[in-house]
This record gives sequence, structure tokens and C-alpha cells, in this order.
Amino acid sequence: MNTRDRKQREIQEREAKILECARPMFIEGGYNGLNMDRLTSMLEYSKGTIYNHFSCKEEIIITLAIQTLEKRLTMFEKAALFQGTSRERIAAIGTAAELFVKLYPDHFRVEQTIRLDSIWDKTSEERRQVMSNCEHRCIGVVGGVVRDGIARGDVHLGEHTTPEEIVFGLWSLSFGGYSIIATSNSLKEIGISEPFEMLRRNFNRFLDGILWKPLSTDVDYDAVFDRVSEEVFGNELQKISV
Amino acid sequence: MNTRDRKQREIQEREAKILECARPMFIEGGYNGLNMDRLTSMLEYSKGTIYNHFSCKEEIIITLAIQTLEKRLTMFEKAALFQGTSRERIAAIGTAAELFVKLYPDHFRVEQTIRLDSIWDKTSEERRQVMSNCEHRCIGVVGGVVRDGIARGDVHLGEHTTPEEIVFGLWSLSFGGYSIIATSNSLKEIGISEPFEMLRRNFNRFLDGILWKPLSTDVDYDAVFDRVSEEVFGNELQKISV
DNA sequence: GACATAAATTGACGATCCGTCAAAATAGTG
DNA sequence: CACTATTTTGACGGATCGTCAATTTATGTC
Repeated sequence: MNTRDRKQREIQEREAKILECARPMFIEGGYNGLNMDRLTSMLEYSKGTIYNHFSCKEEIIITLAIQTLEKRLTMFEKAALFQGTSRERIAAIGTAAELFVKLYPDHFRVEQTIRLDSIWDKTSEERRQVMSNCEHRCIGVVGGVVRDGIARGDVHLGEHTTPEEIVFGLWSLSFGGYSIIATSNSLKEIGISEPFEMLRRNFNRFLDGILWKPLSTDVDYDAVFDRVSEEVFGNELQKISV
Repeated sequence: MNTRDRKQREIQEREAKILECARPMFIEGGYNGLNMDRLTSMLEYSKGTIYNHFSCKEEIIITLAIQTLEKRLTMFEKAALFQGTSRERIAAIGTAAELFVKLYPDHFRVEQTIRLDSIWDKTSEERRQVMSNCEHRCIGVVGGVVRDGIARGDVHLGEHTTPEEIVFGLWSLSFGGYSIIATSNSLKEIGISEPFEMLRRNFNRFLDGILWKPLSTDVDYDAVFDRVSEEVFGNELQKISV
């Protein structure tokens, strides 16, 4: 059974190599930028071997996307453990989202693309399940903090308002904001300099809008951002200068 | 010179036909779904003739995107003329944005795609300018209403806050929200039913957060939505049932 | 080690699609 | 009608995806 294990490990390693090589190609030029011929010639394996791992291009791409979602889920789960008021914990998750985009722009780019490109038909049901599961858990983490805020009495939602509605708002603001930042090449011309700081303030406006105490007029949530960055994500930040 | 004019008109008409035929193909399958061979066989013109109008696939796509932005700009400009409080006017533009997505989902889909796909390198500087100009004017319309709100004393921004920051917030919320709605296939499972209504309420939360008077707790902005739908966009709504 | 069988790997090949360009068709002009 | 300018055509070169028969490598048995 020794050889079998070695074999398995070799396969795992090769799969990692394929993804590692495919990612920059996909980032650079999207679906068409990921060139299977070039991929095989860069790696030291042939066409057929690659296609033994992934039945088609789309399977490679969805696998990249799964790595992305797993990465962010991990960061969200770490952030949710932050000790503080419920609103500080929401700010901690916001910090995670911002650092995720800044530290791993490639990952975010994959997420944007996968959302839109019509690649789903060709992918396996199994991998789609994995993706869906990741997304649900991510939403669950944020929803948990909202429920915590309600339980502690820091925020009150109207009778017909669900916590998911607030999650949806934060998600919209975040996905939309980071998308615009990532894909607009002339934000400064429009009068939007320092977009990340602006987006953070807009988060606070939204949360102030539902009167989630303590309001941003009473607490400096930028300081919370800095604390979370250092205390929770210090390790990751060392690697790259933001 | 009579023939020359006729010629020009024919060219215009043909260009319209090409775009009309290309749009559903692009919507259906994105960049790769737009198949130039199929396009030529569906239209009664040959490859070369199509390529006389558009030097490459990307030029067709960016032209589709320009049509999209022009369509929305028109709707925004109409909405901005709505008579009422400054916050009602912002609600009118929000109405325009929602109706745009609902009435012309194809258009919105093009906008999402163009934002991400790496097609820019191949497109002409001229068309890129047209696009950029459309986007600026769209932002300008919203910015104008914000400035009006400030001038009338309905809303106060902090010393270091620009109107563009608020526009950026509304834009993020809107682009993110509609993107999620358009591309998530299982919103209900997550607990998000009636996402459009939710998004509208989230807009109100954001605007309440900056204390833009009158607050949504004092005025029924859903009623404004209905009024704007009928008074401003009644014609368009007749065509399609929402 | 010799042999047989199973599994993995290879890369040439068919199919598809983009954009070109020489040749053909059409329009314009005296 | 003859001659030139413009427009249209579709066959073709080049690029890329995914397949599969043939080859190489691994595994099992005596």
C-alpha cells in the first residue's frame, strides 16, 4: 500500500501544480486567456494527463473559484471570533472582506468572473455543490453576527425584517463596491479617490441607518479596522505591504 | 447625392440588424457564445461585410454596451426631472435603476460582462471614450440630485465628505445588489425572497444613515416608487408586465 | 527474472471558430 | 457601353479545445 499512497500524493501535487499554473493565465485573460495548449507546454505533462485531472477547462476554473471561496470563508470565520461589541464584530468581518480583496486580488477577480461567465453547464454537479456550500457558510457567518447583535439588543429589526435582509445589504455594498474599484480605470476622474476608505464609511452609513449601536458617530471604527488587521490578520499582512 | 444618403441609411440599418442579432447570442453565452460564423449565416450578409462594420468581435460587444449605457442614461435623466423633495428625486432615480434592470435584463447583463471580460485591448479608443462619457454623465445626474439635497438643506455631509462619496455608495449598493440577484440561482434557499423589495429597503437604510430628510420612517417611499413607475415610465411599462 | 495484464501517458488529429484577402459582383461615371 | 471605384463574398490560414488509438509504465503472478 506504500506505492498507492505515494501515487495519490503525486496526483494531489500535480493537481496543485496545474491550478497554480492556470490561475495567472485565467486572471490575465479570463476564459480565453486560459490556454490549454500553453498550459500543457508550461507544465511538463501532456494534454491527455491534464484532461485526466479535469475533464474540461470549465472544471479547472470552477476549482480555482472553490479555492477562492474557501480562502475567504476561512478569513470570515477568523474575523467572527473577534472579541468585542456586536457591531465591532461586523466591522471585523468588513475588515476581513477588505483585506481579502487587497491581499488576494487574483482570488476576487476569479469570483467576479465565475459569477458571470457561462461555464456552469459544463461543470460537474459535485463541484457546484461544494461552491454553493461555501457560499452558504459564508453568509451564515455574517448572519450569525447579525443575530448576535439582535440578541444582545444592539440592533432592532422591524417585525417583517429578517437578518438575511441585512446580510444581503452588506453583501451588495461589498460586492458592488469592490467590483467597481477593481474594474473602473478612472475612479479619480469621477472624484473617487481613496475608494476603500469611502466604502468603509459607506458601510458605517448603512449600519447607522438601522441604528446598530454604538453608532459610527460615537465609536471610531477605523481604529477597529486597524486593530483587527493587526490582531487577527497580522500574519497574512506581513507577507504583502498594503 | 440622393443615392449617397440612401446608402448611408442602408448601412445604418444593417448595423442595427447586426447588433440586434448579436445581442441575444452574447447574452446567451457571453464572449464565446457570440459566434461570428453563426452571426453571418443568420444574417443575409457574409463574413467580410460584417467585418466592414466592426473590425472585430470586441467592437460589436462594446457597441452593445454603449447602447446599454445610453438606454440607462436616458432613463436616469427622465427620472431626475421628477418633481418632489430631493429625497423623492433620489428615490425616482432608484426606481429608474430598478425598472431598467427589470425591463431590459439583457442590457444589464451586457454591462456586467463588459466590466470584467478582457476585451478592452482590442477596442477602439473612440468607442471607449463614448462609453466613459456615458458613465460620467450617469454619475453626474445622481451627483446633481445629491447636491440639490444639500443645497435645499435636506441632507448634510461632513466637512470631508464629497457628494461623490454618496453616489459611490448608491452605485455600489445598486450594482452589487442587482448583480447578486441576476447571477445567484438560489437566493430563496439563503432566505432572500423578494430581493428587489429588500434592495429598495436597503437603499432607504443607507439614506437614513446619512439622515437625508424626510427619513423612510416618516415617508412611504414605496408609494413614490409606484408613482414614478406610472408617471415617468408608464409608457415603457405597458410593453412588458413586471 | 519472465511474462501477462492493468493503468497511465502521450501527442497527432478532427472539429470549431476568428479574422483575412484575392477574386467576384455591383455601383458610379463619362 | 466601357472603364474605374467600391462593396461583397467565402475559401482559407492559424489558433484552440478535447479525443483516442497507440505507446509507455506500473502491478501482479509464477
